[in-house]
Amino acid sequence: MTTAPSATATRLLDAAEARTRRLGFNGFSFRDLADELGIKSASVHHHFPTKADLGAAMIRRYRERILGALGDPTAGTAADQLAAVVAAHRTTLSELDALCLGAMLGAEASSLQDAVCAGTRAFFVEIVGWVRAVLQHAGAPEAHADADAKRLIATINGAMIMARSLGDLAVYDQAVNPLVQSLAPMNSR
Amino acid sequence: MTTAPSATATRLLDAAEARTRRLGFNGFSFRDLADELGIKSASVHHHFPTKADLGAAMIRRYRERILGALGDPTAGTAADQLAAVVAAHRTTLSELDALCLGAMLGAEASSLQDAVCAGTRAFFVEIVGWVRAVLQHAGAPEAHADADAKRLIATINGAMIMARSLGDLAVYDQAVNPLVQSLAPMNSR
DNA sequence: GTCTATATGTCGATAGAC
DNA sequence: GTCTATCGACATATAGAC
Repeated sequence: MTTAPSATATRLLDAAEARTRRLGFNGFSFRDLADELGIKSASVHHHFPTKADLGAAMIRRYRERILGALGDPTAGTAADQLAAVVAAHRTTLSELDALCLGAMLGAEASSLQDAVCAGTRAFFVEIVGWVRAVLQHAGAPEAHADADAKRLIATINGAMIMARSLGDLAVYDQAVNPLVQSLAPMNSR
Repeated sequence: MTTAPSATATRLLDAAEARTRRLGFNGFSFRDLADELGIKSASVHHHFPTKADLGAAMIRRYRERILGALGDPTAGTAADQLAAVVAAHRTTLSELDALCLGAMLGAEASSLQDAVCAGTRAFFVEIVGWVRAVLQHAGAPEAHADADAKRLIATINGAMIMARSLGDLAVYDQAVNPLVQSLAPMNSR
């Protein structure tokens, strides 16, 4: 178990995550975070020496939080589990005007530091693995479950970008809902 | 018809588009473009007074080029037309390590200038409209064709981000191919 | 159309006092 | 843990010579 972050470090991660998911990792500065918290940028460097350190800590915390919230992939029905994932992404889009942190960092990957990219990669491996486990538990053969899991995560993230750009939340529903229906029919385990 | 751009302006747009699609619009500077062309950043400002002007011209040219390349949505079979779109995106991913310009600008939208966002929005409207026209020409009812078109574009773009992040081109194929198969069976017009 | 030179601001990052 | 002060680098952008 790692050291518990200080209250300020937590607030900095909150601010950095919100900004990254709206504006991109290249869309804010240490000064922006400092201003939001009412401190100075030198104090931000005390908690996270470099921006790469901040980015790595941010995606690490995101991974733990999201995977923890998803919980046991073999609990409940596949339909309920997938619906929960779809609803969670929809809420961040409608209420926070934000993308998934993994999608934003993935888009910017080529301009980011290695530690941040590695965390992003791990996030996608984990969330795809979770969806695959849900589908396999519902009886899908492994190869199908794997491709379907990748397609669901890809579609959700592409739909979030497109819906936000078009300013039309219905785009998200139109793109995602029929896919979920086909993956998790009502009679699935 | 607008004025033909100079050779230097064209080269600047080429360089800007390649960098945006790999690094994001916030991932390069006028100096980067100038260095690539062997000129000075002041000369870049002669062709594009502000970075917003460059971004707007870049997405405008992209829209015209992509929609022109797609051509008549009622020509050929739906299966061939959709396969061409999927293959084109796959090639930019494998050979250029690049995303679709619309997807990158869409992800960064909240940190971009209005003119760039407007062009991005128009791009998505146009490319979704083209896919919808392909599907409708193949006999799909309008409502289905519209949702399917949005889902295809969303899935392609999400799959590109995920495949690039994971460094695995197969992820793109796994996410996209079954969808295309279901949208354009071999017997479609 | 390109250049030199410069203005003005912001960036990430550090040193050292409190 | 936060501050003041500062660094050097880089950002967008402009003025004016050639």
